[in-house]
Amino acid sequence: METFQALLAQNLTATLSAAGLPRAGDVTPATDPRFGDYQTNAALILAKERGENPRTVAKRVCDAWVPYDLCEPPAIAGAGFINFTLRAEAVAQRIADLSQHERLGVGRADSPKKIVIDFGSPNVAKPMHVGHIRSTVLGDALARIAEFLGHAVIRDNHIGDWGTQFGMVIWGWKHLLKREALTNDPIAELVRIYKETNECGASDPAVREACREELVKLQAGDAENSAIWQECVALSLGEFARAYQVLGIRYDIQRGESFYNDRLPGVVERLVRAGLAEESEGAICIFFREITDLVDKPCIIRKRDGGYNYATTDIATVDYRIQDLKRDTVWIVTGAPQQLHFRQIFEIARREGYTADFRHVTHGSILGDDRKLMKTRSGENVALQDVLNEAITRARKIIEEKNPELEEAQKADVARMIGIGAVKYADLSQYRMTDYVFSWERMLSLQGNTGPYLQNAYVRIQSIFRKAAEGPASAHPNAITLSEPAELILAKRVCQFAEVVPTILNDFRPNILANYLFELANSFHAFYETCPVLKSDELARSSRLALCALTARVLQRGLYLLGIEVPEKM
RNA sequence: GUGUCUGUAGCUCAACCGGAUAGAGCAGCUGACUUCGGAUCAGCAGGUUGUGGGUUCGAAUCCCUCCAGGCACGCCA
Repeated sequence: METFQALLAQNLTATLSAAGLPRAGDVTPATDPRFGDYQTNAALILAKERGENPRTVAKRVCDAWVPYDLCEPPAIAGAGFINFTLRAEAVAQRIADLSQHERLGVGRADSPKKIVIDFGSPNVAKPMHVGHIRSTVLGDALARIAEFLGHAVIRDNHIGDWGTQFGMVIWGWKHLLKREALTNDPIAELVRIYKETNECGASDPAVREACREELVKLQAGDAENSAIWQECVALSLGEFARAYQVLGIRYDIQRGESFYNDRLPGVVERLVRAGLAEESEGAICIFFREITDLVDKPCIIRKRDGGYNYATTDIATVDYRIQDLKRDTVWIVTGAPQQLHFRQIFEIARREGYTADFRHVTHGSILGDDRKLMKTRSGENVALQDVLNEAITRARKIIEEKNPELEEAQKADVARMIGIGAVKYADLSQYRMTDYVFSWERMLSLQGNTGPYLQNAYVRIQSIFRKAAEGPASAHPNAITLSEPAELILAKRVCQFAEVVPTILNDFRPNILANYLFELANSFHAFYETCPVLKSDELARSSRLALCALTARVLQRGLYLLGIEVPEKM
C-alpha cells in the first residue's frame, strides 16, 4: 500500500515528464493546513535551474497535471509552490483499506539490513541509574521500529563486566563482605564494599597494592577470584533483568566486555602486523596523522604495562559483530561524551577494510532542577530503581484520585503502564541530542504532550467500544463517510502514520513519532468533542466506529514502537 | 588550546537533513460540562530563533566571526 505522499510523488514525476521537464523536488506534507495536505517545491527548483519565473513553471506543471481521484486539481501559491489537497472520498477509501491492513499502511524497507543495536550497557557491581534511561529507552525504541520496518535486529547489551574496579571489589569481598547484606540487596552491598575499599586504599598504600594484586590474579585466571567475579556478574545480571522486566526491555544477547578478553591479543597482533598500529612511548597506538583534528589524538590499544583497554575491546567487538554475527549495520547508542572514541573505532574498522555501516547514535543527558547532571542531594547518581518505583507510585496516586472505582486488581498494572510510559515518553518525545530537565510534574501531567495523555486517548476509544454493543472488529469499514471537518482531519492524520514511521530511522529520531502520536491524540479529542459516535445515525455511527477503531490501533502500535504499553482503563 | 554538541515564547521543548506568516505543551487570561471518561475541547496573549556577517528567489536550518554553556581530548570505561 503506497502512501499518499508516495502516490503524489509518482504522479508529480509523471507530470514533469509529460511537461518536458526533468525530475525535481519532492512532495512533502504541507507546512500549514491553509496550503492543503501536501506541497512540492519542484517548480522553484526548476525555475532556479533554468532561470525562469517560478510561478510560470508552476503553471506549466499544473497544466500538465494528470487529474486523478486522489486529490483536487493542484494550486499554485506563494513564490511558486504547488499545493495538493486530498479529496475526502480518497481519504475515506484509504481509511477503509487501512482498517483491513495489519501494518496500518506502513511498508517494509526496500533493502532490509542486518543490524546489531548496542544500547543500555550497565556496569556490573554498580546500580543502574537515571543516566541509563536514555540509551536503554532510545535503543529499545529504535530496535522496535527497525524490526517493524522489516530489518533483522540483534539487541546487544554490552555490559561493563571487566575492568580495574574489580581489584577493589574482590579485595572488599574478601575483607568486608557481609553475606546477609549481599542476600538482601546485592548491588548495595557490592557498592558498599567498593566504596569502603576505596577509602581504605586512600589512606593505606598497602591496600591499594593488595587490590592491584587481586586484579592481576583475576586477569591471570585465579580460581577464587574468578569465582567471586562470576558471582558479582550473576548478581548484577539478576538486578538488570529485574529493571528490564519493569521497563519492558529485552535483549537478544548480552555480550559483556569480558566476552572479548581472549580475542584482545590477536587484535593487537593483527593491527601491528597490518602496519596500522605502532609502538609509542611503550604503548601500542594507532595514529590518525592524515585526519587534521585527530593528529594529536592517537588511540591506545595496548597499555605500556601490557594491559588492554576499552578501545581494544571495542575493536574486538566490531570483529565479532561483523564476522560472527554477520551484521552489515552497527548502531551504538551511548552518550555524546564517547563521540571521539567511536570516531576512532569506526576509522580503525574502515582501515581494516570493514564496509559495514557504523553509526554512533549519541544522546544528551538528563538534568536536575539546577540544570546540571541529575544527582541526589548528596551528589550521588539517582538509582534507576528509585526512579521507576517513584514513577509507579505517583501514577498509582493519580489513579486513586481520578478513578478510584477501577478494580483493585488492575490498579497496580495500570500504574506501571502509566508511570513507566510517562518516563519513557518524556525521554523519547524530545530530540535525542538535547539535554532535558527531569520533572515528575511535567511527565506525569494528564494534559499536554505526555504519555498519560496519549494513553488516555486510547482508553477513551476503548470506552466507546465497551459502551457500544459491537466490538472494534465489527465496524463496517466499507461505508466510511467523512463529512465533518474534525473527522476528516483525524482521518488524514491516521493516514500519515505510514509516512512518519519510515522517516524515524533517517536520523534516529523517535521524537518524530512521539510528536505525531500527540497530534493524532489531539485530533482524536477534537473529533470526540464535535462528532458523536454512538448517538449518530447508523451510517455515521458505523463510519465513526471504524475511524475510532483505526485510531486506537495506530495509537497502540505507535506507542508500542516507543516501548509504551496502553491500558484498557485508567 | 583542539574538537564536538547545545543556545528558539516567562518555563519545558518542536520545526520531517533550505521553504510560505517559526509551532506545541505548561504557566496566565476568556469561553464550553445533568459527557461517548472534563484525565477534554475552542480561543486570547506571548518571538529581532545568543551576536554580527555571508551564500539565494527564500535561512532557526548551510558557511564564517564572536558570546555563553555542556562534554571529550595518550595508557579509566
